[in-house]
Amino acid sequence: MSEALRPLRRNEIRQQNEALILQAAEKVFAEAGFGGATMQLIADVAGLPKANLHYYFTSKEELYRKVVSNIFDIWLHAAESMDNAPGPVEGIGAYIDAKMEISRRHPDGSKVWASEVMHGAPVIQDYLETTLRDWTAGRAALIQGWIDAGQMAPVNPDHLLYMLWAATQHYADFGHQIETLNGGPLTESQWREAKDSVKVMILRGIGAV
Amino acid sequence: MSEALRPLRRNEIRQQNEALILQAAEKVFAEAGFGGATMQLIADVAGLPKANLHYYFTSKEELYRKVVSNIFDIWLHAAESMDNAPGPVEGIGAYIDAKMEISRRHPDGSKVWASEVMHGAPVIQDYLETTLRDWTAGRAALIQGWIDAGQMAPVNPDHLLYMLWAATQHYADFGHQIETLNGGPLTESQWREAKDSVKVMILRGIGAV
DNA sequence: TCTTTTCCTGACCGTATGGTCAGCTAGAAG
DNA sequence: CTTCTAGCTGACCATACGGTCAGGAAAAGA
Repeated sequence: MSEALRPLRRNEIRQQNEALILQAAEKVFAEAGFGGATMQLIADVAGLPKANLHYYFTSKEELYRKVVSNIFDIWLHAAESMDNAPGPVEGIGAYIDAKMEISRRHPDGSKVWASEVMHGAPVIQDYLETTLRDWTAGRAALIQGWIDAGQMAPVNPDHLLYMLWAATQHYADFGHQIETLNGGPLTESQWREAKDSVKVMILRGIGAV
Repeated sequence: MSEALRPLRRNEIRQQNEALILQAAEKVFAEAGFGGATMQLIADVAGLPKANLHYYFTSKEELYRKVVSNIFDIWLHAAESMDNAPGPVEGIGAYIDAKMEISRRHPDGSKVWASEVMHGAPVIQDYLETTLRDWTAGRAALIQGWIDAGQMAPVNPDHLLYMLWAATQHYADFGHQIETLNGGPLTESQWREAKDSVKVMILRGIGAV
């Protein structure tokens, strides 16, 4: 506990408070959407006065932009699991694992992203048109290579990617619906079954097993 | 055009204006979320004064509730396509067709539903716990029957349903992302390819073909 | 025709929101 | 100790929001 009592250095204060605010913001934006979220509520969740938020982030929109940007980075990082795989079973299997894990560990981030895209991507349109577009084209080519090599059935790579995104993110974005139907949060073994189900269905669906 | 000029009867006025408002509300709620939508903007889209909205709908929440309820009805109706099918190929194939068609024709409704669920289903929690839960249990049993009859592989029926919802609704909820990656709205033939891709991958994924 | 009921709306109200700012506190620098 | 600067915040402001209401217009009924 000496750690908590030790007076913080300048750099630490800034770093810690920004992280605290971003964490609170992600939760509130996920629960209420951009329009429904209020700076006051974010401040309350973060345990800081509202004016302090505006000291670190000039506006609600800038704060929101940071939150969305963070999520996008997490996803791009997870996407690396698909590369350097000998075939679709390993590559797509690992990608499903990674994305399911993100849905489980960062459901709020997933919701914020979904909400942003659903509303026409007002603040991350440039990401879609550049980074995501390039990434998608690259993975589509990778998948096409597996198809050409006879390692999987000839499916449309784009629609396969959409299905991967849809099936995995659904467990975050529609987590509340799933929990309601399930009668409570998914247990450890239920998460394992969810992962396996998605993997089995998709890998068999693309003729890779 | 005589139709448009003919003075409207009382019943027609009410019916027409309520439909007009609901249509505008669905669009605005889909684009901005509940919190981001304003009664003024809905009124502008509907081409009516704001006060007129409050004449037909007592509050923003009641209007929103009606919009969500309408979508839910459409979905339940589409679900009938799954019944009375001799096997998974026909039943699930027809269900995918129906849900893809809804994603194409009613993308705004799908977005409103998604937004509602993502935010914890504050106004339709009772639907989830009653109607949807019963429906899901019934279809899971139907699927289990097909499995027991050897008409498809032994997959977890719940996770299959989640995948069906996720894969089909993705084309509405993330339509903007898909359009961006696609370089424009899906054409007639691209929609056909989307439908076929989803159907082929899922039907093969469950070992039904 | 006169009466009743529904439809309609400009003007208004209380509240909550995003954002500002003057002035305070407390590490860092010398 | 003194000075400087980053960190902090209660109080405040302009705006925009959901919702109300008195009263007018028009269709239905008698």
